Amino acid sequence: MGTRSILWFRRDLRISDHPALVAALSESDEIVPVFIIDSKLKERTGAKGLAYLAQSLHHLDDSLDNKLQVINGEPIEVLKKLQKKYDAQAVHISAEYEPFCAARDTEIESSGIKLVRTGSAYAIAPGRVLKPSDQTPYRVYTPFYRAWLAHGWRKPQVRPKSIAAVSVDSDSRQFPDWKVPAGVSITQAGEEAAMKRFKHFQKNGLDNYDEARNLAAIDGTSKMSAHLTWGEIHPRTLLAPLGQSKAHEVFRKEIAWREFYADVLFNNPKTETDYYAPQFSKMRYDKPGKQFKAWCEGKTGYPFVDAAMRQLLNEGWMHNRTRMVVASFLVKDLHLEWQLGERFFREHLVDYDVASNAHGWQWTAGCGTDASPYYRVFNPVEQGKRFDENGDYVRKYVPELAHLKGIEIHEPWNVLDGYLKDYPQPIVDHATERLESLARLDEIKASKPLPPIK
DNA sequence: TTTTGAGTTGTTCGA
DNA sequence: GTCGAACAACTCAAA
Repeated sequence: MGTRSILWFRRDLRISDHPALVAALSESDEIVPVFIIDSKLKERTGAKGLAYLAQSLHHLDDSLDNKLQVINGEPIEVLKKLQKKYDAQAVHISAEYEPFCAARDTEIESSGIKLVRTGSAYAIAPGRVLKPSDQTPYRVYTPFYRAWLAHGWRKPQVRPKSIAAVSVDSDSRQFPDWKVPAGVSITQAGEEAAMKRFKHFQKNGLDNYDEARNLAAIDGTSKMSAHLTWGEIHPRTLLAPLGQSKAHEVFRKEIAWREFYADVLFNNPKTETDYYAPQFSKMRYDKPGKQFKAWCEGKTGYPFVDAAMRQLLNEGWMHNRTRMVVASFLVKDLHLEWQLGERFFREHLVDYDVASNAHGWQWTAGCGTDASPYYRVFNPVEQGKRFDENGDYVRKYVPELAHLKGIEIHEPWNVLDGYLKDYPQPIVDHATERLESLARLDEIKASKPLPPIK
């Protein structure tokens, strides 16, 4: 019998450019590929995300000649049993850096299991890019980006020609039956779909990316997010073909945002739920009620906001531009805390990523890594007119307004037959709530002296 | 140490 | 309709 090592798949569900897989193969005659379904995974992933994962696992299994073991249980117990069963020593993994994942891995190690980390889900692992002056992490994106570029990353690794994996029994094939919820249509999962989509994007979208990425109604974004979330493709693979044009640079910067936020969360683990800028926890917020419910359901009466929320409910995905618009609406028009929206996104996104989600929300709320103007409040109507100028996006997701033509769809209150089909009136007045939001921000400004104690 | 320039994604108002 | 200014003050990064 030859030597064996375990390859524990987590969020690296691919074969190509997989350093931990290469390491496991080079160290042993056979590998034991396993995915573990633990209680935390189900807790932290919504129904659409789980359905996506279930599909991705089948695709990974296909690439492994149906030798992927899928086991329900807690990692420590499952890994110990596997080590014993196959007389395997090392457990190979791709390093993870999210607070919860890193803590779990540390706990596993302290139980006596040896984890061998090779590679990560990033071009440059979180924690590596530091300011040369004092070796502390960056807090501002642009300098981080410059240092990240200068640091550089290695080329994608070649795909192994063959993978020798141990044969499996039916006990080790506990594939979940998580189905896509009724009425929902999610994107195709798996490494092959990821590569196919990226090639399509390279051919049809990349060269216009800088402009097209903002237009909600067209297919102008890369749609790589869910594939990156589950590691079906590595960011190095996306970076490798990029040149120096404006459009390519903008795409490279989007990948760098993902890495920046992973770095920020790694260095500030509590910011998954806590305010990055602590003074914002002192701001006055409203309690979630009917208005929050309307936001969740896509019934705010603001067509661009509602279209976006329904896109999320229908597809488990939302266009990047509209993510900012709905986030701004929740925080600045409804005066709710960003964590409410963050949690809702987590429950519904198939591309949910702890760092990108939490810090994307914090950015919009104004409490994140951004020293930009406090007065940046998105106008849901103007954003719609600018980034969905024909109204196609709204028409697609809000059938109550589908009878309206062109740009007028963003202001049904200005159209004679705007409310033919039971579409709600705006639940708040944007101009009023914008001023209210600015007033509340004014109250927490550092320069403002505290009010006298009565 | 001090100084200087810069900071993803916007909106409104008035000329 | 278009354009530029105003919207604050602060922190960060780097020279």
